[in-house]
Amino acid sequence: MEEEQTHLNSRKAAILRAIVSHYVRSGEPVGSKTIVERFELGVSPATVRNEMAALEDAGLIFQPHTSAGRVPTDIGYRYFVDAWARDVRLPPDDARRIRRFFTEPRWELEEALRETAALLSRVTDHAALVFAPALDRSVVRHVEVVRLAGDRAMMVLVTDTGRVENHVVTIPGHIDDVQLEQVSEILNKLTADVALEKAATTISEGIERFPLELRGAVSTVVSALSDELSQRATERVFLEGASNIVDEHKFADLETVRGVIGALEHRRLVLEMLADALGGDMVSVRIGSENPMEQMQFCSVITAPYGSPGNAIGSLGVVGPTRMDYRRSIGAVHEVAAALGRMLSELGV
Amino acid sequence: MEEEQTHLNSRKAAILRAIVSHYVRSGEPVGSKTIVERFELGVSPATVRNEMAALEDAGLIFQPHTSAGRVPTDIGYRYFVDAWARDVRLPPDDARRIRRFFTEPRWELEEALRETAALLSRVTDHAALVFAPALDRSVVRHVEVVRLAGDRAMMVLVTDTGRVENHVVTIPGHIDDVQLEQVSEILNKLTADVALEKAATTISEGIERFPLELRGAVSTVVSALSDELSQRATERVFLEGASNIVDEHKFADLETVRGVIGALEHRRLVLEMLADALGGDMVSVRIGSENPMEQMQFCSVITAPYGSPGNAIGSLGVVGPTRMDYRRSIGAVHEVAAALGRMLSELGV
DNA sequence: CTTTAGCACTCATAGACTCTGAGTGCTAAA
DNA sequence: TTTAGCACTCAGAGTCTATGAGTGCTAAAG
Repeated sequence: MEEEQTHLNSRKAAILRAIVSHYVRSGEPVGSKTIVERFELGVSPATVRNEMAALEDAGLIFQPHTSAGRVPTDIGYRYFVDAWARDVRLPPDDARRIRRFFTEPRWELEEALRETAALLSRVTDHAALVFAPALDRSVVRHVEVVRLAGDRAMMVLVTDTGRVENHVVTIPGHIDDVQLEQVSEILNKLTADVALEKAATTISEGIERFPLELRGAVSTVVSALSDELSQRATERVFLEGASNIVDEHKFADLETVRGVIGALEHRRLVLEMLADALGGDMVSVRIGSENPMEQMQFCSVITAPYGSPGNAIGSLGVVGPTRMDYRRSIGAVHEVAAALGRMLSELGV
Repeated sequence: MEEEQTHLNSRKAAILRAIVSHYVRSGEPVGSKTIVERFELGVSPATVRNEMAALEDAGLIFQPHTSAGRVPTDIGYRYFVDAWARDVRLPPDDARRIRRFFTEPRWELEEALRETAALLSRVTDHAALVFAPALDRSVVRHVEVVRLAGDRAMMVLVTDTGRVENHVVTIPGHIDDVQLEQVSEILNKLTADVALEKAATTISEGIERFPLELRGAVSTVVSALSDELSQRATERVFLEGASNIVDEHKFADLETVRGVIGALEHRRLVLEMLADALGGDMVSVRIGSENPMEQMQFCSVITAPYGSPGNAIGSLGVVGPTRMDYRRSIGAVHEVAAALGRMLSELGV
């Protein structure tokens, strides 16, 4: 993951930094003259040009056409991020905004996460994603199987962290309500304070506690439960601010925009983007072609895990054009992840 | 609602129809020559021109510039829809696609609705919306109050239609688990087979059945329940295919696209679009400026209620550019609404 | 060896201009 | 009432030119 990056002498580095900074703001290729005028390097444009030629050879910048200035390549952005966008502090305004958001009390987890995504989107002006906590370590508080109609029944499970899972199961009609209540009762005794991820196996192992004629129904419930826990991941992604993708002209053509918006509609793809953030414990940045996905070649994805350090329970991030303010975006993602982690730990999640 | 529309003689009507049909397909202003060539009217271009001048005076079409053909105005589209896009049949392919979709069995309501939105979006190539059934007539099957941690508890309610409502409530810590179970038990007896919308009042009226020291907690649950039912409406909207809005060049400028995508992100606005469809029992079409919302001035919104006739339980629809294939979109919305209604009634919703 | 002034060169962009043709409205005849 | 004929309009495409931002290279200066 951590490759040794190209080494640049300090002047080349300063020039690269100037190019990235200025291009991100202006959106136009940066020429040698502009750099000398706007950034204090103490050298002439000619010197800058020589250095720029070297930077171009190194693949960090390129010229859209012969008589234009330089634009950073994905590799150039990568250098910028590695060298200057680690451990940055947010502008005080943004920091305050985030802090204020998290001082308001929030009880409903889903709502809180959705609003967190909205906040992140507003602060960064990018599309924002929040992947709900895995809650693997949460513990079963209650299980219930309720007859709906015909042979359909509803399995409901509540955890100590306030997560409610429900799934429709098919239970033969000859099992009556009294028996179902019996099932619920035994299920509750079996799984009381059992970790969510172990619930299914705990029930399977305790199957002999159920009357013979009910065991079929119980195993249906067990498989419904495992399904639920594995499949529902995609429903636990919150996306806000997708319209930011259409903003201005940060993306070259409409087809790209369409591709990105389309990709964001696919919960699985979005999940993939957020999934690997769970591994590390730092902010992760994927720039343009570093993204495995076809449609994301012109996007940068910034993600971070949240939860207690070294033990991520979820992740969040933003998606924007490669031409973005990395320092600000990284700072915001970092800050919101930390604040969300704190909030959840106070909530006991 | 049903205003008397401008009367047009049959030739004017035929010409308007030709203009709308051709413009929707080609995206380019339609001239008199094109009409004569492509549509069999039996008259010369000059005659068509005279008629077109009249149509323009009537406000049904307009010229983008002097030497261009004509383009329908919102009023022109309105005439077209009223005159020729009522009770249309879908192309057999689309109809088959929709039918096939609804033959697959689906147990999970939310998932089914989300997929219905996706289907509608694919068939029409527009953004599609589905507003989940109100389920007002569904009946309480089970209520449970489960202690989470500290003074927080979870209220869970299951209806016969498989809807699960849950809400975190604050219950003083001095009420122990046994007492909570007692509460659940009495709640269940009170609300068994009571209509969802009457559940809260039923509980309030039966408050004297609860031990004195628990009544505070019960009223907390009651207010949580009412909140839940009224507020959660916005979370019951499913949107799919928003990326279709970015398609091709059907919208004039990017700012418009951004506005529309942004509007679709606001659940409340989307809800408003779908809400008034609940009233009628027909497909409703709002063309361009007929939409009350600022951002929707260049969109058409086609909606329809679903459920048993005269008793809508939800609604669905599509959002696209005013330049859309109304017959096809209206047909698809109509067909999907009908099919979804059938499916839900089979499901007992 | 590094820096920089000078200069020729490139090429995207904008503006001016023309040409073309699609489409019109009007008039007068059928 | 219809339509042939015709003059007129004007957006868009094409061509051409001028402009200037920006370059790389060379050779002198530090």
